[in-house]
Amino acid sequence: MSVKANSMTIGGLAKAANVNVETIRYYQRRGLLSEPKRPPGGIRRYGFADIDRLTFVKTAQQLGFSLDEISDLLRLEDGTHCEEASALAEHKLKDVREKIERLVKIEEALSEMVSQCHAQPDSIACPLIASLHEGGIGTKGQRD
Amino acid sequence: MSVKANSMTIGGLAKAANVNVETIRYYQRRGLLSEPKRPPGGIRRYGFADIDRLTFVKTAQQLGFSLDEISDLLRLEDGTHCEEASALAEHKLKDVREKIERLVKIEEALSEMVSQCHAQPDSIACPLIASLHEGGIGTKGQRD
DNA sequence: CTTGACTCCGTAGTTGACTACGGAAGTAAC
DNA sequence: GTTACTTCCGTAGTCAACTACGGAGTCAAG
Ligand SMILES: [Zn+2]
Ligand SMILES: [Zn+2]
Ligand SMILES: [Zn+2]
Ligand SMILES: [Zn+2]
Repeated sequence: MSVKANSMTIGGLAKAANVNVETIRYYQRRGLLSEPKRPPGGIRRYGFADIDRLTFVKTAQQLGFSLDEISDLLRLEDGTHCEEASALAEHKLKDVREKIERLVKIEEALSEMVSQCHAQPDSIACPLIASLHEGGIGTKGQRD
Repeated sequence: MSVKANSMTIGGLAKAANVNVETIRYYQRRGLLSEPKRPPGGIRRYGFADIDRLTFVKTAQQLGFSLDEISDLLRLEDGTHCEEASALAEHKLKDVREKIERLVKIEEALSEMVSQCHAQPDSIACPLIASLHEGGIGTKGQRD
């Protein structure tokens, strides 16, 4: 630890981690980030560990974890819960793969629609619009 | 049109279209579905056109259109605005393709993480957790 | 003609992840 | 030492797409 560790104000941390100040405070309220003690009549200071924590949260979020799930991951952070962590990640992976499948179906439907539309620019009814009345996109009740 | 056209109550329509009654009323408020006239001191009745409309909305929704965008599509429904409709759909298609790309990156990262985790079940620190501290999932500021 | 389910209607609550506001106190630049 | 930004803190607002609630009126079965 260098002499200048924990030297950032909340604003500096926000810039360093590329998030909004309010987001940091929100995470603190949610328990995703701890609040450093405030020196008597002073201001809180933050350090690299806080950037790292914010990176963790944001990365996991980009991987599709909700803040609640990220709380779970953080509780597993001690490294002794490899199995639970990997179970969580595997479940997420399954979700992501399902999402991709659904989106690929949508992509096919949309590109089909667009090309049909362009194929008959002189028809009275737009086949793109028409196809929305049929409702055959993948599974009907998609629950997770 | 058969004799029994427009014979459903809102509850029947809800069942027929597989949506919640409140959702129907919500769509009516949003202008996505019209409210049939109410016979003096009576109850509204719905017909096949309403199921079709609900199907349209739900299908478009599954294709990733927001309710606002669906309003747009509905205004183009007369069939004379093929170009606008297809522009909308093409934009959506672009969005969907971007979403897929992002998810595929996530999928790769997650499956890499999971397999690393399983590869070293006896290590002290879980590599899955560790990799969340690095933050290298695709593009940082992902805007649409 | 009385139940019990359903409809109508406006309004209010939910969820998730923020984002904004307002006023007081701390801090930095000049 | 004045000015102008920040921080702090609690509370409240935002967004999308519902979902729920409460009380009054309506309809169908028995
Ligand atoms: Zn454990
Ligand atoms: Zn067309
Ligand atoms: Zn036009
Ligand atoms: Zn592991």
